[in-house]
Amino acid sequence: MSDLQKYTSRRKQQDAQFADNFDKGYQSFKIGVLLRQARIAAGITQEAIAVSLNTRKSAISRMENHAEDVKLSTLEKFAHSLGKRLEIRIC
Amino acid sequence: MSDLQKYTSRRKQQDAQFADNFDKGYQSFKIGVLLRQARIAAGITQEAIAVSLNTRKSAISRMENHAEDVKLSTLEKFAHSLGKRLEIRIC
DNA sequence: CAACAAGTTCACTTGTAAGTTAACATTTCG
DNA sequence: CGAAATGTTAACTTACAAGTGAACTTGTTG
Repeated sequence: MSDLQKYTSRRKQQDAQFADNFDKGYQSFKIGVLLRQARIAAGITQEAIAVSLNTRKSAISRMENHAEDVKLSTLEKFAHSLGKRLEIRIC
Repeated sequence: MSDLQKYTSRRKQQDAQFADNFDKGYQSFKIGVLLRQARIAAGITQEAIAVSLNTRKSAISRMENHAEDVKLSTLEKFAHSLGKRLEIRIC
């Protein structure tokens, strides 16, 4: 079981809203998880990402947990700071 | 030659900034073209998209031409109003 | 368990995407 | 051509994402 899986299953137990959103696949939820997933996969702390995004760990935490919406530029910066690319398609 | 290709080649001639951005592949530029491309492919006017996004054609035009940044929710609404999905990946 | 690292939440400010209107430009077609 | 449809731009307002600092919780480990 991956770190992210541990995290999500635990959080599902503690947070009914989270569980519901998770299962319904809402994007506002998904984007936070996507970011956390990418960060954890890269083995980087929120603090470290925050520095390379020129912001604070609190902002990263908010993005991963609460963010209702995100700007494209933020996603891009996030991806780049992990040495990855952001891919967007309408399909 | 597609409608979009006609559009971009003409606009490249008239607008050096546009040409430069196009060739360098800047995202702020690309996102507008992506949207226009998707809209034109669907054979829909800016006016029509505007209605289904609950906004005005001027906002659509701005997004396709000038927008420096876009919110994820806007991209999603745009895609949905064309009956498509928005796909996002960090890779 | 104490100390430190990592993550979360809150309250507030700042910057800017998006909404809106109106005037103008461009394209299309009878 | 001239009228209608489509698209563009500017100027202004509104809504909210993102920046910030502080207090807090949780996790790790010596």
